[in-house]
Amino acid sequence: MEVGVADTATPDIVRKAGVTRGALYHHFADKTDLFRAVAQGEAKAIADHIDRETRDVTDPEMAMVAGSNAFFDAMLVPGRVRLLMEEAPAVLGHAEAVALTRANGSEELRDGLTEALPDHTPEHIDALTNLLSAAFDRAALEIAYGGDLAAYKDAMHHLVGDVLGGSAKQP
Amino acid sequence: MEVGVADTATPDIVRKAGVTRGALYHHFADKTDLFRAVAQGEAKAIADHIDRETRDVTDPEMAMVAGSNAFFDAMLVPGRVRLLMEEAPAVLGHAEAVALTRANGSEELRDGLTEALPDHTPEHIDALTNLLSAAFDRAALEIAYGGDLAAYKDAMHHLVGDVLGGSAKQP
DNA sequence: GCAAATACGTGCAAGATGTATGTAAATGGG
DNA sequence: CCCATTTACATACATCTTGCACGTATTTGC
Repeated sequence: MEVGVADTATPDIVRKAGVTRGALYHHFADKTDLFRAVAQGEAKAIADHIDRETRDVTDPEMAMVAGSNAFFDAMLVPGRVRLLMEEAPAVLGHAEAVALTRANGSEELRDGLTEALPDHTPEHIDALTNLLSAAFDRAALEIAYGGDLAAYKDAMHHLVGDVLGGSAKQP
Repeated sequence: MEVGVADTATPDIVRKAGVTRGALYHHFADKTDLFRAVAQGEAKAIADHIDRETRDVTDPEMAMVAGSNAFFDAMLVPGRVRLLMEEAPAVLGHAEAVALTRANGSEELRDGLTEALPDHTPEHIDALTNLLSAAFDRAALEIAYGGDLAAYKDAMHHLVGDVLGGSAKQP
């Protein structure tokens, strides 16, 4: 989380953990497998946080705003953005990386789009969900690297608002 | 481009190039520096292709469609997406990676947004450009990993259309 | 024509990963 | 309660990789 997985050697890891490399390779197949476990833990922490913040919100639109805010909140943990958005795709591959973040509010997003755009095919909804999810990720990334949180939150709400309320032609 | 930078050792590289590792380390500071050169070459190839395809299109809206199509075309080169969108951020860092892709049509995108949303602040336009650019990137990524090209092109046009024609409130 | 910079090639040293091997502790069936 | 098996480590090693130091040939420029 501090220096990145490439610059973290297994001897450093086990030293901090107070065990030996033997223990590490007993519990994990290789260094990538250990990284996978860490990444899954971070992804779950984010998903749990979003769940907590949206559980008691009944109105769908309010829930999406709450979920969006919770997502940005969770992404403020130092190193989390780089770990999940930059390192995970490179280390674990695209498929695993998207599976990790699949839980992070994209369901709510898809539901909202399905409701707002009833005339579109599920494939189209899926693609849109993916693209908006990518925009969320980029916003978090930019914020993590010094971008203005409020500005990106605004732009993101602008984007989602346009798509949900926009007059898109049927496919 | 075929197996990724992490699984490509410098002895393999120089063997294919017909030189020794000494030559490599004479021309490049380290392996990352070599990767940087390759990534810059790929980014330039994409930018050039987009330029060629949009140079003769006068209508702004048509130019943006042409640019979008050219972008997706250029991203079909095997390995290019992974190199630029997955490995570059992890290897070169976020700042360098965005600088690399900054040229890839994001200027046209920003111009289009500025024209369509004259009441918004430049910061807001910049953020929106970034988010839409991220959506473009994700679309290319999904297409590269087996996603339906036409579906993602459609969704992307839907997204851009909504933002350009949407009724977003002023900030 | 010569000095300096450039363009390589060779050899080496440090470090990293993964695996093979050995040992102690926990578990579970009879 | 005892023994066998599995689990949970630790140690040592072999392989690979990177980057640097050093040596040499070629080109450049005054």
